[in-house]
Amino acid sequence: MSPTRIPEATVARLPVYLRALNSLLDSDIRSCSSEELATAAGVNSAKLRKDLSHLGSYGTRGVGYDVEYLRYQISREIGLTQDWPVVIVGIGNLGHALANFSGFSSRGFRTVALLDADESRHGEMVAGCPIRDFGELGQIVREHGVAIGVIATPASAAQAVCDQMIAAGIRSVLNFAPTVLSVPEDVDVRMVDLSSELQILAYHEQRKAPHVDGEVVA
Amino acid sequence: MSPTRIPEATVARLPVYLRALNSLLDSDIRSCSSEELATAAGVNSAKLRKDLSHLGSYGTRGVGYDVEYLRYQISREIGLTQDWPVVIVGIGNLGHALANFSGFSSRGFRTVALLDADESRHGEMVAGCPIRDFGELGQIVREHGVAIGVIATPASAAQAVCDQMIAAGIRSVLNFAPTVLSVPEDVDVRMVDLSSELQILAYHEQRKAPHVDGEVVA
DNA sequence: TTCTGTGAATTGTTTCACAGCC
DNA sequence: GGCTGTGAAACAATTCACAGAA
Repeated sequence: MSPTRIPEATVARLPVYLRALNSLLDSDIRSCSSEELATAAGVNSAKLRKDLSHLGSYGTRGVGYDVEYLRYQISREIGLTQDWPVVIVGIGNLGHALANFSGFSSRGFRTVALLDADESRHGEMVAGCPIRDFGELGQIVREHGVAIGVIATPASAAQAVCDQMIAAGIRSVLNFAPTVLSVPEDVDVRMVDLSSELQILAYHEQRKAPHVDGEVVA
Repeated sequence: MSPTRIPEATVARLPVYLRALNSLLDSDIRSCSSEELATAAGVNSAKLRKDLSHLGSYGTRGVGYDVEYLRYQISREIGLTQDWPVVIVGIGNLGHALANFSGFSSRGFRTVALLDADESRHGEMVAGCPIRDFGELGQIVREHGVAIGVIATPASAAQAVCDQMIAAGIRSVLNFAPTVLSVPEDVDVRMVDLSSELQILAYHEQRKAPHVDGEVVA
């Protein structure tokens, strides 16, 4: 049923299901079981069914799910059936990669501006969008109704950029800078920490095979 | 105490604590309470103390933690006191950004090779490392004892790259391509999904403020 | 007294197993 | 018969609240 609040763990997996459904559609598969979709999404089928049950009852017992229909329902639930204008601040290699990344300019998202403090790069075109001055942030946010800001600056600039975003009215921030941002309660920050992920892998790798130079793991 | 297995949620936060400790050291702060460190890391102090209690008893009651000492203990626990040679495959904008990213070439990690299938880019220097042919993967892995591979290719190439990595002996993979990888049980894959993060933000943003064009949220 | 370390209580998530519908 | 949707059970993570060390 829709009225209930969807668990956070489920919300985090909805984008994965959406991608799996898209790839099934690419293969002209119009219908699938929870088992098939779960495999495509890399989870087990019980979890998938429980997750979907939080959105509503969109499958058919004994049959499975209609791929197109389920995709629409999940899209709607996430909010991708509406338009989300996004600004990216910090157009180094990472900002460049993000601007070109398909997930950032499709399916509900639209990059409306690329901002950088470095004057020498202003006017340069990246992914069909000119780099503009960071000072234009407020005006751009008002003009396009931007609700989501992406920070791809060095860590040293991130808090100041974030403060400006909030002053401009942005309340959802995706932070790629390796630093904790402090924000008011009503602002939502998600942090993508590239080096944390490497470190987590290293931790597990270390447990798997006791390494030559390290202590012996019990 | 160390012998017990550390909870996954705790492992995922250790890198955050490590960064917080580094930034305290940068400010010449040599000692801190759980409250201060928790604030710097963006968590609450009860969680921080519980997390640290899984590693051992490295604080002093009534006083707090020695920043340098705790940093060393966490580093050791994660495995950053040993050397982790890394290969990055796919040197587009994202691979470029990763190669230049400080977290990828410091604190235990060392990028030993950048590989790309595009011949025209071979020999090009990125972050002080030449781009080499993907076919050299096996040899490089053997030569340097690479245990961690990073995939920054388009989704269409990711599974093939992953298969080659596994054939070469890599058992920990960090995947930036937006696709699920299928791997044997003993291989550890972590997926960093840039567009999922945006979608999760959109979901919450949608709940915050019922938008003009969408359905009314109850 | 101050602040850590930790059992106990709470809250959240995953898995199980099967009732109910196609 | 086959497969979804879901209570109930098992497991994991977080928060509480305080005993105990410095």
